[in-house]
Amino acid sequence: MKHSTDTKERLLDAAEEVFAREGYRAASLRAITARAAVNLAAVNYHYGSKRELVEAVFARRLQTMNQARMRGLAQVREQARAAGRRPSPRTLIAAFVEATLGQDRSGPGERHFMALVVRSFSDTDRTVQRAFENYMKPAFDALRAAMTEALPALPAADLWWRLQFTIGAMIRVQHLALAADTAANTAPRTPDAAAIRLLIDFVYAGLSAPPAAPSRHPAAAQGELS
Amino acid sequence: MKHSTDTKERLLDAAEEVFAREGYRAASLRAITARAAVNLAAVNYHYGSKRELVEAVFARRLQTMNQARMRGLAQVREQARAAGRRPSPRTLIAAFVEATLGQDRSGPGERHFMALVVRSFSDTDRTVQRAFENYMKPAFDALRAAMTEALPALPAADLWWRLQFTIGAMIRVQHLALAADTAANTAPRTPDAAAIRLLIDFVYAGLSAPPAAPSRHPAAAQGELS
DNA sequence: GTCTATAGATTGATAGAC
DNA sequence: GTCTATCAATCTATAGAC
Repeated sequence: MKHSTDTKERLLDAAEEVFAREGYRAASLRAITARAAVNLAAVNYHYGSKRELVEAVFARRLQTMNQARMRGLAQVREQARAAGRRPSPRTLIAAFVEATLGQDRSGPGERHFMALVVRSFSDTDRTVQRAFENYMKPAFDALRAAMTEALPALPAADLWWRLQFTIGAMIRVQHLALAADTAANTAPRTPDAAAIRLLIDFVYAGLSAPPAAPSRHPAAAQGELS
Repeated sequence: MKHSTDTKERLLDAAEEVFAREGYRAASLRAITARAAVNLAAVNYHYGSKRELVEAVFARRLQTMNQARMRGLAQVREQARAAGRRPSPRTLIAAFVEATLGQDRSGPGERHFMALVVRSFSDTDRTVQRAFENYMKPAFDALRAAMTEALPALPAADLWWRLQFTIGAMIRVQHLALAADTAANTAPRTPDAAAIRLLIDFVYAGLSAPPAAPSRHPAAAQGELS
């Protein structure tokens, strides 16, 4: 081996960036290898195929990012237990959102990973869809378990939907941050702290709203909330 | 002209379906023309290029869909004015969400248009991004104007963000509905009325939450909401 | 491990007969 | 307006020299 580790790692960094910018399908191995300054054939030698390359890009960040989210939730639960009370839904959702969107990302390709996640959200390709699911599901399940404990009065189905709305709002924030960076032609940044703060307020209000009344007419539900 | 109208229209229907299922980039003109049962060269003859074809697909639905959303908002404002009160934020947001997600779509390609919109949300291609923007912006601005009137105490910047969170949650709902249809191998359907109802409750709670307090520590804001 | 060279397939677009 | 046939460009993947 000459610089195999270098080449292999540089390929991951370049792939993360190019996949994020161009999308999986549109990104060509030629663009990636050119960005990494390695030979085209290196992709096949080190990873076997384009598909396995993008899987490796996700796999590299997956564990770290999910652990950060789990740790955020665990800390809140621990502090609550130490104080002898139930974890508050607001601190739980704040920890989850901050761990997902607010993390400082300083590594070479690390800044591009969230861009890749957003792009993968509605990607057509099955490999990419599975990768997105692998990224989102463990943390979503952990959040759901924690919120079930924090909001015992809310039916499980309602909670599930509300957490899906939360995911959607989070993706939108990350997407807007990326679109702004693209328009300004700058490297991807973390969303503004102010936007994250507003997001937490918004989804907390939505999550902790009273369960829907079984009323027939939409207007009838108005009184209970306003 | 022999059946030029038929061919031109059938191409739009097929393109709407194939673009929605495969994504703009991955969809090939051969797949589209095969689905439409027309000759490959017909795309170039009737539309000029793949890019102009997808633009025509969006253009066909754009006006109708935006008018439906505008009309929903206008009706609410009119009813409120007739009753001599301010339009309630809940009925406004309900009208907007219903007009966007709850519309019955029975036309041949019409059912696939919302799938195309969701896919286009994070599409890499510039043409597709512009088309998505054209679809979303007029209705978003109308909603923002109406909500500004309905929530006069909320700072404009806060309202803007909260409406963006709302868009994100709406896209998530449509995306989940589509993913379920794809998994079940059925044609795209409108999201469940129950999910739409929960979505409206969620975003209404988030939109009408009190403006953020200028507190430094996140936990300090808890008291005002719980 | 890295390189050149190329196979093999697919694509968007178009020329030209009918 | 519709068709066949094909061009020219692009892509992933790989064989084989070094």
